[in-house]
Amino acid sequence: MRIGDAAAAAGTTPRALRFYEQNGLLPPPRRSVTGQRQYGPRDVARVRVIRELLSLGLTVADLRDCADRLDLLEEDTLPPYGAPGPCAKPTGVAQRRIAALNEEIARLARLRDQLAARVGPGEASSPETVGSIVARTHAGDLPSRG
Amino acid sequence: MRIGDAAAAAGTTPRALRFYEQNGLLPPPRRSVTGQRQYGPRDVARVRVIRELLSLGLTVADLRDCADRLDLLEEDTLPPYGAPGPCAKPTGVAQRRIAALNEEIARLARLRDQLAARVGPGEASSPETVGSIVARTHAGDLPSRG
DNA sequence: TTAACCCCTGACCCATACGTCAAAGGCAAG
DNA sequence: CTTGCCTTTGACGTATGGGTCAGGGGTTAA
Repeated sequence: MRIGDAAAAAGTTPRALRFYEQNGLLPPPRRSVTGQRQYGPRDVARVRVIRELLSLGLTVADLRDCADRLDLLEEDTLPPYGAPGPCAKPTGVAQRRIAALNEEIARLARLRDQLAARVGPGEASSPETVGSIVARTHAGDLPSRG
Repeated sequence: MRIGDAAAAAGTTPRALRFYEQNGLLPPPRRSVTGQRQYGPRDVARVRVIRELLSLGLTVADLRDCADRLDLLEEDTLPPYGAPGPCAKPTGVAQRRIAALNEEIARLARLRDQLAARVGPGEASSPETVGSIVARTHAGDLPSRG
């Protein structure tokens, strides 16, 4: 299977596959005599896993950090959830991501509330004028750099 | 006042002031004979406003779009909140930002919930193994490109 | 006068996950 | 053989808000 077919099978593009390879998420595949990448179904499966984890908010750096454990997909012996196995080394990547998400959600909520407090009761009464935001903002305290 | 002092007074750096000027948030100040920027207290006040609005999540592009209304700060006649004045033209920038924040919050909450669903009840029992996430992820449905 | 610090412009750097382009060569069909 | 799509690598672009550097010149106090 050449890169275009593998990418289509995984629901993405050749560019993405080369990107994953460059970033250590996908092992360098065999090459044809003329240098073209050759993929099998296991590579496609791995790409699908990568894409799902990315869609859940894990980053390329996160996945690179545990790329060796992604390899487990290519074996038939996956340990059951929670069982100490060859991948028992805890990484906490998911927990950390959840905590980061909660922090980000709280931060955005604070921002929203501050902004809403400036533009009024937030009943969406009438479109806000930037001028009036600025007016209320004039004497506001600012976070200083540090 | 030279740029370093103005920046310090506004709680930021010379680079930021030049950046605001380049992006149309700050009017080009007078220059000394030798080309150095000269600022006054009104410039400092304007920078503080810019920084507060940015800290509330408005973007440089947002502020550039209404840079003419930021000019009102430099006059003493600010219309009261809600009153139609020289800046009566409604922009809705703040409302749009609040709506965008709400969407973003909802999106992050969905991501967090999906991730939590994969790593278990989320009681933060023990650090999650990436291997087990991958195991549960193996057959997951993926968003395809389109 | 000279040290020490400040300012000028232009340009590249950060992280994210690729898209897009360019030049050159591979592969299968007519 | 030619046509046309596919692949290769490398490099630049995207949006954000500046940080940092380089090379040159201003400013001020000792």
